[in-house]
Amino acid sequence: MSHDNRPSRPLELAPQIANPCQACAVRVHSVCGALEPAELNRLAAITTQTEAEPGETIFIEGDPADHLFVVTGGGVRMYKLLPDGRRQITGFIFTGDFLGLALYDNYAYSAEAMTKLQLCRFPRLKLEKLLDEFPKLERRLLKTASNELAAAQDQMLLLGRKTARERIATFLLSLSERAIRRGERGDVIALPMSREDIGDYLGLAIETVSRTFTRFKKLGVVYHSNPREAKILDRETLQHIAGMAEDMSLTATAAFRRR
Amino acid sequence: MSHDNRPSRPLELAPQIANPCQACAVRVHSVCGALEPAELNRLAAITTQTEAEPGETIFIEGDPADHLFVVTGGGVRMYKLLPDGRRQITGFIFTGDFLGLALYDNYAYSAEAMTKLQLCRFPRLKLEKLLDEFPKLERRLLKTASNELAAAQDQMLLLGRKTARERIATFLLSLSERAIRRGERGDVIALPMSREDIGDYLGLAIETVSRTFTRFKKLGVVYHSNPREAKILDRETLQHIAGMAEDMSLTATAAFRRR
DNA sequence: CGAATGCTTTGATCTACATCAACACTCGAC
DNA sequence: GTCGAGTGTTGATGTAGATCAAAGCATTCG
Repeated sequence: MSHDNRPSRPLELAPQIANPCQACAVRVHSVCGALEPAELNRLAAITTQTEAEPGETIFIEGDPADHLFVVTGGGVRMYKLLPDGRRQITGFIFTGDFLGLALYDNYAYSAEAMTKLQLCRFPRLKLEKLLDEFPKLERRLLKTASNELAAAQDQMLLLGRKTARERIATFLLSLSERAIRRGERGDVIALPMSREDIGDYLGLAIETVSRTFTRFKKLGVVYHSNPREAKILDRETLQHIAGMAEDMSLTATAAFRRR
Repeated sequence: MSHDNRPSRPLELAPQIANPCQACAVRVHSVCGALEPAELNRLAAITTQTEAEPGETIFIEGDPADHLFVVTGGGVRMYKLLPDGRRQITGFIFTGDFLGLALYDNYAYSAEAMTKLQLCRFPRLKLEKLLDEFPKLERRLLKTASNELAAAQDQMLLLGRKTARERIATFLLSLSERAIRRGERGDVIALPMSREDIGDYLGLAIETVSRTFTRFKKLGVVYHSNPREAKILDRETLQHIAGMAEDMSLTATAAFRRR
């Protein structure tokens, strides 16, 4: 919506406006990274850049899934509601992430901006046509879907079997890892979401989230200068608390520990 | 899609043996349904048919993901373990379903046969090559992944926010729907998994599973002739108990009910 | 056939976390 | 500055479901 604030020389600016993907800083981290410069032009041709304000709804569960998105700046929460208002946040989306992956007619969840947001928007039908031409892009999308599926399975393990302490520890570590993958530092973690969001993501009450943070603070594992930031002081202990399900498969003994 | 059942002449029988996919009863329901007869031959060329006994492990989390599978008969449980043995079952796989979808180097979960099992096994690398040739197959796989992702999100809602009664009701309805999609009747449901499996799938203790079943039985909602079978007597009530998250997005009031 | 073994159900008790209830902090408006 | 609204923390109490315990019920096996 706003690729504005154009300064002086309009003639050189035109191609940049025509293909903002070329200059896109998050491209390498995202699905668009699969494409060559020439192909990128084709993608750029179907792209609209938009913005959203904190709290703004991007789409609602059940809406016709007309668009897919790449977040180029900011954070998004995806969620599902029960009829009585109970909410489960199914994931957080940050800069560079793909949003709306569901090649079906309707969105399976809702999405809201948590912060001021920049988005690239692709019409689904046009993107699907482009997939026919660029198998690389489709393969990348399939890998992305695989990734999300693996993350969803981790989250099922968390929600079904982990304690509150384990959930919070896992959550902090996973935010840290994602920050590192985006090229940010991994010890000071921004928490763009509220305590309620965290609770609804981890299947906990907000009071439990708060209390657990306090406990970690007292343990000297994490430090909060303010509620929207966490600094990891003792990653080892945090990993230990988290349960380290990841390494599980590597420990030969694990199979025997069952009951 | 099934233009087979050619009778007598043995000369024509050879290709049938060479290409079991042609005769495969579950093909239409599965990813293989995306392919034309000619293409099917290529798929058949890389397929090995195998079997497994109840309780047998098909692969373990962390193993190199060398093969993908289609279940042609029987049931599978997929699961993840914590170091201390707590288990989360991330999904059940039945006849016609795809297994091992994770285009990555290692399996993200383990898989075990629940019943006597028939499988089609595809080497991952060879299948990936085939995907390059048959975009239809890749698109189908992407849709399958999308589907699984949506199911995973439903399961997160269940694990994070639903009560024990809601979980069991949701579980029964979802088994019923899958049975119908396979062409079986939807009221009498086979439960090839143990109570422990169900508990580990729904994030509940086996005692809670058992008690909740008993409660449903007393309510007249479900009847068990034996523990491995459930007959749905009152689908409406069951849907009501389940929370009907699906219809949620259609009720305009839902958004307001939140707090 | 009875003993053994493995599920499943049922009952009694316990506990992690939810819920209810205040209070504290932050930040923008005036 | 202070008022108020929103967000977060802390404390007291309640409860859904876990855990502990024992008994039913099949199925297998010697």
